[in-house]
Amino acid sequence: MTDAKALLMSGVPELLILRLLAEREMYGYELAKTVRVLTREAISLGEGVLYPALHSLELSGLLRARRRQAGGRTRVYYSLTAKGQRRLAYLTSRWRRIATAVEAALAGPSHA
Amino acid sequence: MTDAKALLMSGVPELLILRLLAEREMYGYELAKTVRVLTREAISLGEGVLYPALHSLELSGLLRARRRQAGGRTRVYYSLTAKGQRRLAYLTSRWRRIATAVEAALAGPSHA
DNA sequence: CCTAATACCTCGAACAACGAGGTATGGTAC
DNA sequence: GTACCATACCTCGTTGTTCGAGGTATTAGG
Repeated sequence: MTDAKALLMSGVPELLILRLLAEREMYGYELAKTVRVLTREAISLGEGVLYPALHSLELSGLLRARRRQAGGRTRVYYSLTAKGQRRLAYLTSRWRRIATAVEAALAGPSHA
Repeated sequence: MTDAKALLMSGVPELLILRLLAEREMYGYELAKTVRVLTREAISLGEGVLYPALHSLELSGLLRARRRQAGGRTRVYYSLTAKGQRRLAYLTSRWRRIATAVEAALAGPSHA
């Protein structure tokens, strides 16, 4: 209700992270940039959202982390576990159900 | 992360309430039922969400409330203010942007 | 008369999202 | 060589929403 910032998402960060990592192994910073590019700036995963999410997802056994040297830098690469894949499938179907429902309501309540 | 309940919405209740009230004046209980029917049970506005939301929206000047007698019952009917209409337009476009972005990511990150 | 549906409400817990801040390294330009 | 920016990771506290559980009262039906 802050009038300026609408938080029309929830679970979306988790969904996006899982989806991208399902494709290939990535590290935090890379994820943030990829999301921005992929969504054309529509969605931005702030670091205050990203890193806590990654840690929490790892703790829940949805992600696997591994440190790797690349370009003289130490990066933390994440990949999906089997449990993470199931979670992704679940969140995806849930998203579609809700998105469809919202679209139906927006289209016109008269069509009930 | 509760594994059982995914909260893939945020702002969605507000959006739905505004959208339905843009069509016609309604009272709380009616709104709850309409949403359930309209979304085929996909979205359910619990009363613990609905009533606080209505009060907050009224307080923000997005809704107008008026008590009416109907069927021997006292009901509180809500309707959109001009400010509420602007807010609805804003939330709608915001929703579409995000939904599109998520769909793009789900479709396949490889298409970046 | 008792129950179910209607109709409204509040409270507190839980949790996600976020901005702001903090550390450290590597590359580039001056 | 040193200033600066991008990279790369992190945590903290605040804010706001969502949600279930609980509470009250009225009306209609069996």
